[in-house]
Amino acid sequence: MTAPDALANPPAPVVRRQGAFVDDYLSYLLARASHAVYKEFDREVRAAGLNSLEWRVLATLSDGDGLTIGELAREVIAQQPTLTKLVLRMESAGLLERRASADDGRKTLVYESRRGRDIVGPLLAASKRHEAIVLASFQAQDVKALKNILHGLIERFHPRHD
Amino acid sequence: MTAPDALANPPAPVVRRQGAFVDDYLSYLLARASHAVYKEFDREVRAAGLNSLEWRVLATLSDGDGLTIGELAREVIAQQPTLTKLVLRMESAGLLERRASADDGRKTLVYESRRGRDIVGPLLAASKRHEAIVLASFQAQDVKALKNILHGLIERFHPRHD
DNA sequence: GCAAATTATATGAAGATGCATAGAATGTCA
DNA sequence: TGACATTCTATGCATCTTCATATAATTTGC
Repeated sequence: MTAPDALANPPAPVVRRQGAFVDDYLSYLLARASHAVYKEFDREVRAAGLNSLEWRVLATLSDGDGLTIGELAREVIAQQPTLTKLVLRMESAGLLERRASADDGRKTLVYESRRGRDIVGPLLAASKRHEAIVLASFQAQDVKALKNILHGLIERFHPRHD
Repeated sequence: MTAPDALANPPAPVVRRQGAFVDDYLSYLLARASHAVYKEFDREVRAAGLNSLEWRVLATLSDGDGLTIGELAREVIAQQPTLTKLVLRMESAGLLERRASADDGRKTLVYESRRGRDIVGPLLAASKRHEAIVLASFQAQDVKALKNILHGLIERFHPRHD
């Protein structure tokens, strides 16, 4: 197996990144796509004085508040102690309200505040515009298919009661 | 506008979570799906003594090493100072090697180490099995379509030279 | 109705991350 | 070549996150 010319001089072209594991691995692709889609919009979030987790918290509350700390943690994909502390900070900043649950003394329920709503409102509108732009170059049916599969994945592997 | 019965006793049914923003917002869906898919596998990563970022680093290097800190940071979706520090810690732990670039004195190139390969090898195999299981309940063509769109999103909005 | 088990949140200490910027090497252009 | 701009990594400090566990409330089973 004496090497033909092709093998004779390997100037270390560093070929890498070809059909690589990382390029086909699903959870990685999803993470990269999520980041790709979010990255631009993040500038608006920062401009509004929020970080990405705070944005997710306020956006989630805007869909209906009164969630417990634990529910909110699952919704925004964060750990419970992280959320406990974030919610305390956000309460101090007037971005939301914490109230003890009447039914269950262990629970802390989280509600929108006036200030939180005022901040998240424009961002929600902007995020819809941004998503529309991002998706504009794809076929509507593809987008629908994409979202369907994503819902399927989430439903199967990460139902709300994680 | 005297309230009819329906408005008379509102026992706060807390309807929430319906056709909500968060359930249809793309970058959110992608993040949740990514987490859903990864969550189970994370147990194996932890059992191997790694956290998720370390796993991404080693998996990325396994596709071809000699990346700069900056390239690696983009690949694993982390910031440069985070990667600088993580790589230093991982080097101390013998999980990878750092070498100065001969061409460009500013660059630090990152390489696999024996120990890193030994640890990531079984994880790569396990991750492929895990992905196969996750995707088993979907049509092959849907999976292909999914990955195509994801690639499209990444390519358009987050090319390698971010 | 009480003890034990379970669930939900909070907290302390340790470690990791992010931001701004410093430091060092390279590139550019007159 | 020399000054200036740019690129790449490292670092200090403040902040945030994580892990393990404490605390408190509720539920379960007898």
